[in-house]
Amino acid sequence: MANMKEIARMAGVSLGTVSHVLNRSAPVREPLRRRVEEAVQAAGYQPSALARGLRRDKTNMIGMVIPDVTNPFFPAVVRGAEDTAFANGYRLVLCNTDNDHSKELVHLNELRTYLPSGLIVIPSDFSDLTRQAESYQRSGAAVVCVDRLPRRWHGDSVTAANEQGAHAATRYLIQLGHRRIAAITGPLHLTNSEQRLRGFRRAMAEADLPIAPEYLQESSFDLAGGRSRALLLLRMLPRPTAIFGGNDMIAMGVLQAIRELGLRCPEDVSVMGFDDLDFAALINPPLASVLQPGYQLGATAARILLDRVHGDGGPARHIVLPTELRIRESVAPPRASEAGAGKTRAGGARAAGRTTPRSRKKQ
Amino acid sequence: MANMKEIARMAGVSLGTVSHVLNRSAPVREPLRRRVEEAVQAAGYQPSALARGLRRDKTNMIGMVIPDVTNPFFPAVVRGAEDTAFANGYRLVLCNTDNDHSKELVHLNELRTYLPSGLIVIPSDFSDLTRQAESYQRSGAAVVCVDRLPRRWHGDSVTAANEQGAHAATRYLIQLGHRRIAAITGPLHLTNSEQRLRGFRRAMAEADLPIAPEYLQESSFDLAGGRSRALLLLRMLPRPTAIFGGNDMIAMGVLQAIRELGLRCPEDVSVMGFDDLDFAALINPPLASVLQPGYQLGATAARILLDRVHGDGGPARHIVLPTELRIRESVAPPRASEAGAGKTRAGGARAAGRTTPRSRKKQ
DNA sequence: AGGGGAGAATGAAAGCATTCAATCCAATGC
DNA sequence: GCATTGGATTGAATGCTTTCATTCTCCCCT
Repeated sequence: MANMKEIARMAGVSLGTVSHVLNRSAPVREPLRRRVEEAVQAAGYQPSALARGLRRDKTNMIGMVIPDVTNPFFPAVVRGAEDTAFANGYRLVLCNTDNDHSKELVHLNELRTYLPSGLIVIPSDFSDLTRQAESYQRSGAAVVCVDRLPRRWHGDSVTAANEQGAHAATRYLIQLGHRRIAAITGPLHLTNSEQRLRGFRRAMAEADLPIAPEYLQESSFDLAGGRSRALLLLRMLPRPTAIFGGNDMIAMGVLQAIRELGLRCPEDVSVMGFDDLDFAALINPPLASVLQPGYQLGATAARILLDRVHGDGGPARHIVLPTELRIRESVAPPRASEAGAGKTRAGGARAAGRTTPRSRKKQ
Repeated sequence: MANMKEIARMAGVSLGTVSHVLNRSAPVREPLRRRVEEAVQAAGYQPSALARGLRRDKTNMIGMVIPDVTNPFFPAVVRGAEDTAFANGYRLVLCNTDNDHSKELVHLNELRTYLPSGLIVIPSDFSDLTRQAESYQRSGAAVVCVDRLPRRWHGDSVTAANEQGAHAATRYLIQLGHRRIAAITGPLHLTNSEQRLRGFRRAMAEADLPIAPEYLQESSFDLAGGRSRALLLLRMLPRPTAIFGGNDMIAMGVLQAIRELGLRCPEDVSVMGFDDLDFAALINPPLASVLQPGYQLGATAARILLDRVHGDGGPARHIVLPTELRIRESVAPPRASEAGAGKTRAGGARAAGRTTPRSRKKQ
C-alpha cells in the first residue's frame, strides 16, 4: 500500500500538506486540498495506524480487561464499550484475566506497549489496578473501572446501584410477607457483592427482621456454589421461605437445589436473582431478578474514557447506574401459615416492578 | 519509559546488540548479553509494540471479527481464540459486525492499518470476506473463517459438523418413534443453517419419512423467530410430534410457544436444539441439543492462524470439529397413539447421547 | 511602490526498533 | 607465522507519520 510520501509526490505537494489535509491540522487551500484528496482516492491510501501512534505517542486502541467473556454478564458490557468506542473511531483490545490478578498484571503491562488511549477494566479478584493505573495516567492514558472496584480506587468508575437494587428486591420479598429470608452472596471481597449484601441487610433492618447468621451464605458467583449453599439452607429448620441470590447464576443453582429436594418454586420457596441475564425471563419458573444495565455500564465507561482522552481533566467521576426490579413468577407470597404476623399481603408491592419482555438475540 | 537507545547506552553496547538480545536474532556472548539484560531490568524497559510493528510490517495483533459478542454462542469462540492467541503472545482486537456486511467491511478496512498478523472471522450475512481476504493475504496476513463460510470461500476454515449433528439429532427423534418431525431452520443463506437442514433431510430420507413442506420453517436465529414459527407449526393438523430447532434460541422459542398453547414438552411435543448453550441444561425441561464446541472452534482457528504466521504455506485447511448429541428431558417418545407403526421404541437410542454436567461460570 | 503581516506551504526532525552490510576478533589450518 | 574463516558486534538505513520552525505568497495599507 502506498505511503504518504507517495501521495505527496502524486499530488505534487509536501508531506506536511498531505498530513494537514488528512488531519485538518491546518488550513489547506482548495486546489492543493483537492489534489491531495484525489491522490488519496486514486491510491486507496490509508495512513498507517502504527506510524501515527508512534508519532503521536497514543493510538486509538482501548484496552478492555475483563474476567471472562464467557461469563454471561460481561458480553453486554463489552458490547456497550465497543459500540461507543467504534462510533468514535476507537478499537477494543480484549483481554481475559480469569479473575487472576497476576494474569491481569501481565495484560496491563503488555497493553502499555501499544500506547492505548485508555483502559476499561473490570478488576480481577485482589486486583492491583490502583497502582498500575497510576503509571498509565502518568503517560496520559485514562483508566476507567467498571462493575466493581479494586481496593483504594479513586479514579473514574461506573457501577450499578448494587445496594439499592438489593434493597428493593429484599423489600419486595418482605412486602410479599416473607420473614425468613436467606441470602447467598457472591464473594464478599468483591465490592459489588458486598454492596448487595448491605442492601439486603438494610432492607431487613428497616423491617425489623432479624437475620439468622446461618441464613447468610457466601458463595462463588456460579451455579455450583449457589446450588450447594441452597442445599444447606433448604435443609435448615425452620426453612427460609425466600432466598436472595447474589447473582442469577447463584439463583439458578438455588432453583436446581429446590427441584432436587422435591420442593417447588415459588410455592415452597421464592427465589430472587441479580443481573437479569437474558435467560432469567426464559426459564421455568421465570426468575425474578434485579436488572443490571450491562450495556450501559460499558457504554458509559467508554464515554468517560473518551471525554478524558479529549482533555476532560475534571475530578474523578463515579457514575452509578440505576438497577431495576424485574418481578417474575419465581417470587410469590409465602404459604398462609408462614406469612409474617400482622404484615399486610403486599398490597402495593405488585406495582414495584414490571416485567418487560426482552429478546433480540440473533446468530 | 526508556527506549532502546537508552538501554544500549546503559549497557555500553550498540543498538543492534540490544535488539539481538531481545529477539535472539543473533548470538550474543555472555558478558554483553548480561549487561543488556541488566539494563533492561533496571530501566524496566519494554520495546514499543508500535515501532516494532512498523519496522517488521506486522504486529502481534489478531483481528477478531464476529457478529455480536452478546449472542450467547460467540463468547466461547472468542475465548478459545483469545486463550490460544494470548498463550503465544498475540492479542485480540474485537469487532462486532451485527451481521451487517457493510459494517464488517469497515472493520476489515480499518484493521488493515494496524498490520495485524491475521484475522479470525465469523462472516456476516452476505459477507464480502472472500475478496477482502485476498488483499490481506497479499500483505502476508492470514485469514481464518469460523462457524460459517462466505460464498466462494476457499481459505482456511474451522466449522462444526453441522450436518452430522443435525443428522444424529433427527435420527434420534426418529428412533424414539417420531414420524411427524418439523424443523425450524435458521436463515438458509447461512452455510451452517443450510448444512443442518441437509442433515435433517438426510436422516428423514434414510428412514423413508416424508417431510411435509409446511413442516419446514425458516426463521432468524432468535427466540422470537422460533416462537412465531412454532406457533404456526403447533396449530397445524396433524400437529408435529417433534420439532427440531436450528439453534437453541429457536428451540427456546418453541418451548415458549408450547407453553403458551397449553401444551406440554415432552409429553405433547419433543423439542431438540442445536448449540448446547450453557443454559440448555438448566432450563425446564432441560433442552436436548447438539453440542457445538465453540471454544474449540475459536482455539483451532487461532492455532491455524498462528501456524500460517509461522510460515505454514500448505494448502487451505478445512477443519470440521465433531458435534455431540446431548439428550435431555425435552425429548421423549411420542404418545403411544402417535408412535410410528412398526417402529421399535428406541431400544438402543438412549445410548446415543450422554448427559454430562457442565458448569464452571464465575463472575 | 514598498513594508508589514497574515495565512499557506514546506521539509527536516523526531519518534523507536529491526535489519543488513560492514567491521572486528579470535581461532584454526597450513 | 600468516591467511582464512566463522562468529560476534556495530551503526547506518529504513519504515511512516506528525510537528514545528521556517520560508514563501499575496494582500493590504500607507
